[in-house]
Amino acid sequence: MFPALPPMPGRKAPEAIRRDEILRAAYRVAARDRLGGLTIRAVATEAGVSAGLLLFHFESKDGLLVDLLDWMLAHTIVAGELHRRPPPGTPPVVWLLAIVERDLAHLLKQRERVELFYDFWVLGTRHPVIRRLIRRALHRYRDAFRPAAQAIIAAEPLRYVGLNADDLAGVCAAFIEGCATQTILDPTRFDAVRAMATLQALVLQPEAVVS
Amino acid sequence: MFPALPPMPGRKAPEAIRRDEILRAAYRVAARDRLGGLTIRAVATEAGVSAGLLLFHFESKDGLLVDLLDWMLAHTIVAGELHRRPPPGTPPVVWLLAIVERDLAHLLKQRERVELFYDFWVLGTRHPVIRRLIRRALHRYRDAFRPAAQAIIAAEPLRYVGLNADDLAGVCAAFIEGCATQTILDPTRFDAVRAMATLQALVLQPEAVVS
DNA sequence: GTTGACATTGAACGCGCGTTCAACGTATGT
DNA sequence: ACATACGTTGAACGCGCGTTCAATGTCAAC
Repeated sequence: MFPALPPMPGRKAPEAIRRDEILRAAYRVAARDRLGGLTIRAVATEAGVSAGLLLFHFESKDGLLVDLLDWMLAHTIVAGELHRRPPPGTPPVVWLLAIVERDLAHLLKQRERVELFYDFWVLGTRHPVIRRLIRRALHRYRDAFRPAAQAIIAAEPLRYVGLNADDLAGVCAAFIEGCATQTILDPTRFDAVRAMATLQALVLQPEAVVS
Repeated sequence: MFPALPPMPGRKAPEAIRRDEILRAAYRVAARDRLGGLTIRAVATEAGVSAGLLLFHFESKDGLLVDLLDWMLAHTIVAGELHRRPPPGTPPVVWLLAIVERDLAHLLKQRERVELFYDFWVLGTRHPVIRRLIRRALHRYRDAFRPAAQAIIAAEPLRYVGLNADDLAGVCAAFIEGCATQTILDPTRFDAVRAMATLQALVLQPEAVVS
């Protein structure tokens, strides 16, 4: 990429670069053919290397899977980080609903990645290392709702007595994940926008309904 | 089982009986080892027959999978059918929440089956026939919420203008499915009972909070 | 008793998978 | 120029899978 690199002490194609190339190829294969089509040979072909080399850089297919999920969680499934600041003047419930709405819309735009994520989710059901990674990702996802949830509970402590921000954030995450499972399998019948509107109508006080 | 059967015109072990035996064995294997461990040989061993016989009764592994899912949906994932009648005197929202609560509790008691269902869900992502079956099951599941959802909208039409009972039922289903995905992967951290209480606090008017 | 249709077996085939390994570059340090 | 260490290949191994099939068993009909 750069015309004349200084003669690094590293070898021909240093480990880090090759690993990243292979991981990118693995993601391309997985996004296209899902985890069921992710074979060592397929990834090697996609990356333009031999299968042997792949197992020289990743000790096993298991290692490749774990590293791929790690890479995905770091590179593609970016949690919404921008909407953590409360818009001034809006009631906390409206703020939380806005976050849910934006996250849901964002999720539905990357169907490919979400499907792949569910592949890993199922894999994590029996694979402890994968499970740990998925859990951490879900926790991080849930945490994005915590500030708004905290504000809601602080505003009406009597209403939410015995409950905390984690519970409320978990409910938001559950709603979004449930929408994802429904819309992925049945995009024609499940309308996430209408579901979001329904949730707003359910939760918001009638006089607080906004445009 | 019965001492002296009348000499039926059927053969030694008639097709329907063998098929059912094999399907039960397949379910036992799948419940234990999930879809990843469901091989023709494993099912045949579990059923006490040969692999060849299994493919004599089911034309292929694909056929076995489809028939197994069909069997599961008919035998094990029983949708709650009892709570369709509105308890007299309770507001519709409370009624709907009660249904959600019962369904969620019921779901969490059969973790094994739900995990297996998600295996099929992922499979359905690429397998049209499986997808059709899963869709139908989810639709039936959603329909269980329709009567109560209908009552809610009928009670406050202005609040839900532009929305219908299907939308509201879909939201309920999404919540439950999201709870399932969270609790299966992380049963120690996600507490479905607290999530349910949170949902009630969110939706119910403060004066309507019941025990 | 003989026939014929169905149920059942067990061995085999072919394939794709993850993995191993000896051999061969290729660039670096001396 | 030589030695060394690393990157890379391609062929091969072994395994488990779905699937096939000729052979055998079993029962009802005639």
